[in-house]
Amino acid sequence: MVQRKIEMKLMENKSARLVTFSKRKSGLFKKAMELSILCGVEIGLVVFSVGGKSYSFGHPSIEVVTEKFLRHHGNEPCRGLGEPSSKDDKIDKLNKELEDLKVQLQMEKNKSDILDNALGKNELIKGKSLAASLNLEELNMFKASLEELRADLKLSMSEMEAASSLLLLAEKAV
Amino acid sequence: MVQRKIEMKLMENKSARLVTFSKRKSGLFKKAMELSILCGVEIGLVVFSVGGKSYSFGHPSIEVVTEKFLRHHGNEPCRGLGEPSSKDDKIDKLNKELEDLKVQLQMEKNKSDILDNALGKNELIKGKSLAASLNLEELNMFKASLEELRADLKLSMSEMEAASSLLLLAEKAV
DNA sequence: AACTATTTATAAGA
DNA sequence: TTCTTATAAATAGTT
Repeated sequence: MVQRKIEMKLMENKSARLVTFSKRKSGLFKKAMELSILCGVEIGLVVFSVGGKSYSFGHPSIEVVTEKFLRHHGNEPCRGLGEPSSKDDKIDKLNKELEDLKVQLQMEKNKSDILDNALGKNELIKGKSLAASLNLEELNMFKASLEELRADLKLSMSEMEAASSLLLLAEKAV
Repeated sequence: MVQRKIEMKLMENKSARLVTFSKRKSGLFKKAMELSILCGVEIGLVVFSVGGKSYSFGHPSIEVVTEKFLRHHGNEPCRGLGEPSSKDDKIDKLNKELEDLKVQLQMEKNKSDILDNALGKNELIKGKSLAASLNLEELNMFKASLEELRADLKLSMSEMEAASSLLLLAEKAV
């Protein structure tokens, strides 16, 4: 519970250090993304774990930022003539990113549409007469079914709670 | 006074955006430094201002991290001296498209977040009496919409697994 | 993987 | 800009 602010030095406990690494790495990448979005600036971020694994974020892409930085830094590495050009590779990577983004975008749209749809139905419910009431047992049953749904789909809790909130919002409309 | 949490999109007010850039850039570099110290890991961070000025941080140095990253990631292409490249245009085009998609995706995510927010307010309602609620018919209607949601989400799940995505959400950056 | 008591970051105003 | 401050976000230690 953040009982005390920690000393700014290498954490001695290795397991705690690993957890902190994971948490703070997430936070750092999130902040980097937010800055790039809010201010529309180019950012490149690379983190190496102790195990040597690399994690990177770039806006608009890590390649673009790296290249720009190297140019800025006056150290652009060049390939020899005999080496295969990586420009095609780069285009391939961008295309792959595009495809991934398109899939994700479609997914997000589905999520929004589905939730919008549920909310729309909920509005109908709100308009109806709510004379009859649901007893506590039935509510718990409903909750259980939501839990089941969640486990089945491995959905995030927030999504499930968003769904269950629709029910409870309906209560408010009474 | 952080009266409201801000929307995650390009800030429209340019002066406010500049202030935010300065503040958040400081925060980002601080977090990067803390992570490198606390966990003893290598980190490289570069931020370009809209004016083209670059700010960088590296542990143990930006050069070391950059070199290591390039070794891991594969070398950057040589932007040939005078090399005529229609491919550059192609890359620019793809980057632009990427940018548009990212904005769209963020918008969709915002929509989801807004719906999720209903849940937070809902917690207050939970504590109150559950006496009045939906009747059974209305509950079944709602349940039906949830079934529909489940079916649609199952499709989304398979799409998600098909996609080997990086780069989108900061917390999932690899 | 959650929780939560605290610390930390920060948006808006002065 | 720089400071203030109310509020949001991150997170260290715990379960």
